[in-house]
Amino acid sequence: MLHHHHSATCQHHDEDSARDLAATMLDRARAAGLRRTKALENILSILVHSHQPLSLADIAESPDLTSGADKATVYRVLVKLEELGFIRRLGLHDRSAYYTILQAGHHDDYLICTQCGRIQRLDIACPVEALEKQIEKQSGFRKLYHELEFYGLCPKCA
Amino acid sequence: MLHHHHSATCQHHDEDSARDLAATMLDRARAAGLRRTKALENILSILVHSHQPLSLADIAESPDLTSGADKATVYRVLVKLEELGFIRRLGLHDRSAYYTILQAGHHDDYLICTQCGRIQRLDIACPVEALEKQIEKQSGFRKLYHELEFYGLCPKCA
DNA sequence: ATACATGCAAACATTTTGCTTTGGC
DNA sequence: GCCAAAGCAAAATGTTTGCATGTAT
Repeated sequence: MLHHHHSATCQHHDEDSARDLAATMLDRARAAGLRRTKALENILSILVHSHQPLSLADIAESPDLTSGADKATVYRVLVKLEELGFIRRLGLHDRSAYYTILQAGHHDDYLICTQCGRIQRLDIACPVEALEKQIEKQSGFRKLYHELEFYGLCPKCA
Repeated sequence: MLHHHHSATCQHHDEDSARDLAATMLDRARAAGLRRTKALENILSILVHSHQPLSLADIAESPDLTSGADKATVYRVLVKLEELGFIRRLGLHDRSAYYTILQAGHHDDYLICTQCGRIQRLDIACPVEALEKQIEKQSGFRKLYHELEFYGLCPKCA
């Protein structure tokens, strides 16, 4: 139920499909009017490959940001990607915002240590989907989505 | 299922029980070593009476903060109350942190407009409790709790 | 050639801390 | 009187914007 790292072979498949996804999103981004820049490529790749939400700083300081793009640039790219609905911004307890790639029909929930801030992706069947539909109907809100995080003391910190 | 404002009579009961709760918490705070100051009294009362999470600014600028306590003071009181487990800090999408009173056996989820930031409390049976126990067991994390928010465009903004 | 993207630096918003004074016990 | 709490102001943190320059199209 918790997320485990995959075997070598499986990681290989992951890597392939991640590369594909990054390429697809780059195409979609271009179709939406963005230019094909090194920063955009890097940022998409970083987000697609990450197994957890990343902050602006995480991305701006990632060794995979090979273009060495400035924080402001990363910020502006993230804003655009969010506007296009390619990524989602999460509000965790940290002062900074976190971002994840958005894939149709896919949704992740997280387990976060209140002490050290460690973020762990949960491999669970999210029990909220049905409820979400119901709330959408009854509230009059549109384009509903949800954010579910579990907080607690991780084994190391406890 | 969404939260509706109560009738006048019912509000009266709410008011009574809120007052009781605030008094109880003040006692507990004193027992925990805090001094009985006007700021502490005000802040507890404000939080207990609020039907939604409040930011530091919300509290510091509330007319019910009759002592006119400084922001730094409010901040330090909130930190203490959180340490004591009387309140919980929420990370919403806003840049600021939000606080809610914590009551044993009680838990609220929220519906938030991505456009105007309006926060609405949901009157739902949260479907996550069972899952939480399960995750606690399997992850080795302690003192687990969760935060569930629904985001979307509210009727006014849509 | 044009408009979008970038880098750098400055402006912002919010939280957090230091230090002196006030006030609860 | 003692130590926690408050006030004020400054530091810290993270986000956002302005503007001159570079670059994808």
